This record gives sequence, C-alpha cells and structure tokens, in this order.
Amino acid sequence: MTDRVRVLIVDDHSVVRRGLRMFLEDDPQLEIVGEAADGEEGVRLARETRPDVVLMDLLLPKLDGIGATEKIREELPDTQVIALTSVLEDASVVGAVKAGAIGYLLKNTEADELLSAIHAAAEGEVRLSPEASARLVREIRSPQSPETLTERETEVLRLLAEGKANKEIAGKLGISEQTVKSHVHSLLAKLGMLSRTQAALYAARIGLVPLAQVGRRGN
Amino acid sequence: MTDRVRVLIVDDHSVVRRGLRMFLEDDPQLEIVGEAADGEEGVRLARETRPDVVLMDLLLPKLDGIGATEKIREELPDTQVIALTSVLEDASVVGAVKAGAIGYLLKNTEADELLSAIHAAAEGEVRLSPEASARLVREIRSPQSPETLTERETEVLRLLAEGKANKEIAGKLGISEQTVKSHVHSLLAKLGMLSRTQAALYAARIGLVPLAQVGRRGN
DNA sequence: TGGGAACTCAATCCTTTGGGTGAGCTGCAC
DNA sequence: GTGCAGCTCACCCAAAGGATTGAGTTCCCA
Repeated sequence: MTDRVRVLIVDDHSVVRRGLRMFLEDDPQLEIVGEAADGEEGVRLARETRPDVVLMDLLLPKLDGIGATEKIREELPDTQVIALTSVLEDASVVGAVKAGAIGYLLKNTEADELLSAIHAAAEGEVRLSPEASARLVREIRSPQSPETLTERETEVLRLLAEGKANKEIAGKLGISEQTVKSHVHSLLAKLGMLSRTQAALYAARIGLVPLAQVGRRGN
Repeated sequence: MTDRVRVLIVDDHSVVRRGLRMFLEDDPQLEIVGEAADGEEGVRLARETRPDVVLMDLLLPKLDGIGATEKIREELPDTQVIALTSVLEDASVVGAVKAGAIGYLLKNTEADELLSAIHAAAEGEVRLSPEASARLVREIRSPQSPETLTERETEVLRLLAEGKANKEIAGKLGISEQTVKSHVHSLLAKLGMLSRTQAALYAARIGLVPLAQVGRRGN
C-alpha cells in the first residue's frame, strides 16, 4: 500500500497505450513498468518486470487477452490482471474471470474509476464495471445457464463460424458428417439457438473467430 | 498552413480520446477544439466549433461514424474528416470514403504518422493507411467487383444477419417467403457466397448489424 | 468397478435453404 | 414508346440442415 503500484499495459493500439499511460501518470502512486502490443509480448514483459497489476486488452494479436491472462496468472500468482475491453460480452466476461482476471472494465471507464480499480486490484480486491457485474450475476443465477461447450463442440462452432458447411467441417476434422450434425445439434441446444447462422453470429460476437477474416469466399 | 490546425476528436472511449489528445498536444501546430463521445455530439460540436479536421471513430453510439461523417461533410464542406478505426473492413473503408472522409487510419498508427495525416487532411490531401489503400484499390479494379446490393437486398441481409429464417423475414417485411428467397439468392450471387451463414458473417463484419446485439434467442 | 461425460456414428424423417426458370408489375431513363 | 432495373411471386427440385432415437467407444473419477 505504501509502495508504488507497478503496472504493465497490454494493448495493440498505440493510441490506447498512450491514453492509459497519461491517465496513470496522473497518479504518483502508480509506476508504469512496460507496454506490450500483443499477448505474447505481454506475457514476456510480465515475466521480466513482475508487475503488480496488468491492464489487459482482450482482443490482441498472436495470443488473445484471455490466453495471456491465464499464462500470467499461472506463472505469477502475485500479479493481478484487469481486463480492459471495448466490447462487453457475456462470454468474454466469464472467460476473463475464469482465466483469473480480478477486474473487468470497459474502455469508456473514466480516469478516476480506472485508477481506483487499479489500486483495488493491487490489494487483491475484485472490481468489475457495473455492466460486467450484471452479466456475471446473470451467468451465475440464470437457471438456463449457457452450459459450457465441450472442446469438440467449440471446434465445430469455430469452423461453422467461418461459414463452412457440415460436410466441409467433417472433412476438416476427419469425422463423419453425421457426427458434425450431432455436435451442431447439441451446441445449438446448449446455446438455446435455432440455426447455425445464429450460432455463427454468436461465435463472431464473442470473438471465437477473428471477425476480420471471416466469411470470405472460399475459406 | 501557418495557422494552427483545429481538430475535433470523436470517439466513445475516454481512454482513446485522452491518448489522441496527448499525441496531438505534442504538436504545437495543432489545436484541439473539442471531444465528442458519440456521433450526434460529434456533429453538434463540429457545427459549433467548425474544426479543420475531425478524427472520427467509426463505431459510435447513437449515430455511427459514417453517418456523422456524411452530415459533417454536408454542412461543413471545409471540414475534413479522417476515419480512425480499430477494425479494417472493405465495406467500411469504402463507406467512409463515400461519406466524404479524406483519410482512413487504423488505431495502431504511430504518433508521427497520425500527425502528418492530420496536416495532410487540413490541406485537403488524401491519406490512407497502407492497408486501407490496398482495400480501395482492390475495390476499384477488382473485375468481380462486389456489385452493390439493392436497398431491399440490404434490408433482407440485415434481417438475415440477425439470425432470422426466411419465413420470419417474410413476415417482418410483409412479403412472401418466395420473394425473400429470391432476394437471398441474388444477394448471395452478388457477394459470391454459398450460404446465408457466410452472408450473415459478412454483414456482421462490415458492421451492417451491431454485432453486440446479434444472434440472441428470440430477437 | 460402476457410472458419467465426451466423442463417435447410423438410420430415419421433416424442414429449410438454395438453384433454376419464368413472369407480372412499377418507375425511370433513353 | 422501348428497355432496363428492381421488386414481387410462383412452381419445381435438389441439397443441406436439423430433430430424434439409439448405440458403440474411450477415458476419467468416485
């Protein structure tokens, strides 16, 4: 509490890194120990600098924020991670929390909120944006809680969300089309959806597939 | 050229606004005349402050960046707009340019590039990020240029991209399912795609539908 | 060792999607 | 007017998608 809180910034946009740095430098109690532009670099810098708090964007090149959070929390249990993202989605809130994030804030958070969240995180206190809290609560108590997809189902969903047909997915995975259909079936049931199109959009929404390269002719 | 360039920042993330402000304040030739957090406020502030250059995020609440750009260019022909976005998509590049943007930059642009782009814009010079240029060129010369969808087709695509079935779309639009099918057919042909799922993902990718609220049960 | 979860596949059935073709209507441009 | 583009609809057909039921495998955990 008396020492300065050492912070690492991980975000792929230089503008955002700069903005965060400016916000944080207003607080003499904080020290920025580094900036990383992708997930892998984030993990590496965390390892080197051993920060108290990492501000982690979730959409990152190379290794996404959730993956990076997992690795950091695994290797450096004393380092707290705050997920900082522009988009709010059920799945990514839950994913970030599961990965070990202690906070989840939206990028439109005001400066003082952000600072207080960082100090809270350094003390091991959970701090979520009101929206994120709502999602989490809904997740927990929701009776028709979106059951988690199995690994295989997720894999199928990913391919499905690239616009592939069942037959293509079957070929890709080396299984029969029937099996793909059964995965699609249970995946739709779990998500409470009625068509592969809805599932594909859901996958895109939660960032299961990089939207930027999706749906292109012949992929 | 001798006067300071007056800049308006429009972005819904306070962190990004702060970051941009810091970048721009390094340059004594620039003056920041305002910040807006959504499209409508952006248009209003542009009207009031009559800036030389507007830095416009494309994903905005209330009125999106392309709409805001159109309005600003209409009312204030001397104000140049630079689209500044985190995602690069064919359609939004083309859309922004059509709406009258003179520049299109990604948010991971470095500070000096950004500054030089602003000065270029103030002089009426076009400045695109290399990636955006590539998309534009491809758009122009591409022989199988993605023919533009008609209004009706776009409407159908939008509903399709909310995960709706043909029958639902028909009901929503008050036309027969057959007609919907014919729209879907020609729309797929124009986009060179094979399934509604691909089309839906494409629509999501170009921001035809707000991804945040897509694919939910019962919408 | 018994049970459950995950993955695999099959057979059957029905619905949805999408292709092909043709055609009537409107409104606008040449 | 003639022609074209866009919107509408119909009929037919093939393919893909999705529901249902049932069942075999492996692997892991209680």
